[in-house]
Amino acid sequence: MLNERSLSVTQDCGDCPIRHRAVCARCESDELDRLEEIKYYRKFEAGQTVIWSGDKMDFVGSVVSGIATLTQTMEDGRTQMVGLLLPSDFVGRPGRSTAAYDVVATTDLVMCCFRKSPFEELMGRTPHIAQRLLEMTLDELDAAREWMLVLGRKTAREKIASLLSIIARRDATLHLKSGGGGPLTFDLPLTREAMADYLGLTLETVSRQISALKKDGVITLEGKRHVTVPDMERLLEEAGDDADGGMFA
Amino acid sequence: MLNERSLSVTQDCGDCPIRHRAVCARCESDELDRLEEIKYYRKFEAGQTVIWSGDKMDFVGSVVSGIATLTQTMEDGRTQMVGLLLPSDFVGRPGRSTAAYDVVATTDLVMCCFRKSPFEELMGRTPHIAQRLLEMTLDELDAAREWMLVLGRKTAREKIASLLSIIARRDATLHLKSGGGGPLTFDLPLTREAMADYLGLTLETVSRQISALKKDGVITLEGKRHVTVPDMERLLEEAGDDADGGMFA
DNA sequence: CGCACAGTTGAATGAGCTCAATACTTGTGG
DNA sequence: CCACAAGTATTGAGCTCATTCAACTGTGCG
Repeated sequence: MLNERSLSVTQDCGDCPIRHRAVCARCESDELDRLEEIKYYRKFEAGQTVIWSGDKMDFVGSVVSGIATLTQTMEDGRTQMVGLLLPSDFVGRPGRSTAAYDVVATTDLVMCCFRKSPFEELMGRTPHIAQRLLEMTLDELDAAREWMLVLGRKTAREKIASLLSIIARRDATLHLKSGGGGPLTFDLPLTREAMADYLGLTLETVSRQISALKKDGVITLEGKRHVTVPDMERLLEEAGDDADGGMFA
Repeated sequence: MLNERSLSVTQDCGDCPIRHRAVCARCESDELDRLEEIKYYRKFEAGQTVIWSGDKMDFVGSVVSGIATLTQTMEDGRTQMVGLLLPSDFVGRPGRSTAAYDVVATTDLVMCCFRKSPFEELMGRTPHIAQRLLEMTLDELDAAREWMLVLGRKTAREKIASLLSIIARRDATLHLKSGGGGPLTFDLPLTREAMADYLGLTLETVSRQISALKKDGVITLEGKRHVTVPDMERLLEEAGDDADGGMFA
């Protein structure tokens, strides 16, 4: 079923694009050597499922490139995204043997994986890994709580504006763009349906609100996915966040 | 402003009711001794604010008894609860100096506190503390993601049923009641307004849905706060969870 | 071409919100 | 003791925003 391909090249950790942000960020070179021994890459195509909720999960790993989603589904099919996994994000939980959520690649995806038991064993001997994992988990918890406010209290328009702000901000930090008042540009990595699942909306409402923000000049669209934000302050106001904000991360 | 009273008695960690579930759960007796040296108790009355979002936070700690809430507020006053803190839960984030959320005592509250820097220093030397904190943070992240499904995709009735299920389950584990099919009984530790803030609803909708569940025989009420659940399976169905569920924790 | 998929837009519906009235409890002060 | 205010909860009526259901467009692919 899985059309997964192994990477022929094994990348050197020293050249890894997520070296200083992933779970290995704090490792010294000798610790990195030990991780390097047990790592392996896995590649997934856009749309492929990395793992199903409830399945046995015998590995953990980091997203190296591409984007994946964490989703929960009710029996009647309602689904809610509970995490958006970007490069450097960690997948899997040490100490748990089955996956709690569906993990799906929304773009082509490369992961740096470790079999669970060697990783857990290594983590027990390497405080730098556990420290970094704690830090990352606390950050994720903060992000989850931020999203609880979005899901529970914001209007559809504010939800869309919030999502666009987050993608814009993240894109800016990833590509080191100027934070100045200039126009900001990025691609939406999600379909309308995925955005709806993220925001607790229907895809029709997502489409309508994006159209509305376009009509009101808050954003400009080229094609369906390429977004330009002429005034970031304005977008943040629409999101219901404090305009001079940015105290989140 | 704060009408806080210090506890005259300092409890021995050996007798502590949260000894094996709090952040200190994995500590050996010598590690516990070092924690005991730097701990101090703080007591808050129902309704008191423990700390305001944005304020300097120079301590961390565990809830020993009572209940507190973590809430986020938008400029226009809309508020969303993002955490419910029960005995053994941890408050504060090592490595961050200001509070990210409002923390409010909803019942009389006792906390076991540590000044932040001694605690961080001790944590650096005591892997058992960091390990336990990681475990607890991962659990909280799972709980937050469960709530994202509730907030994003469930109906008002399902939201209320979900909240009642969680309180019932927690109360059962806390008081070691029979898990059998018998009727279950507990007190609501939250006002209708607090429930609304938890569930992303208005307090009127909370009141209406509780009345509806009562009318339909899913629950019985004595007074406004004391709930009886004759059939837990039924309540779980109403919550939209798998009836034979319990695979969460 | 024909089909699948992503997206947009319209019209009607409804779940939950807003506004408002009422009731019950608790504590305070004359 | 009662009057009164404040806090909590319930219930009703009308409205609104997001959903549902549906039609339609555009694009890529076998």
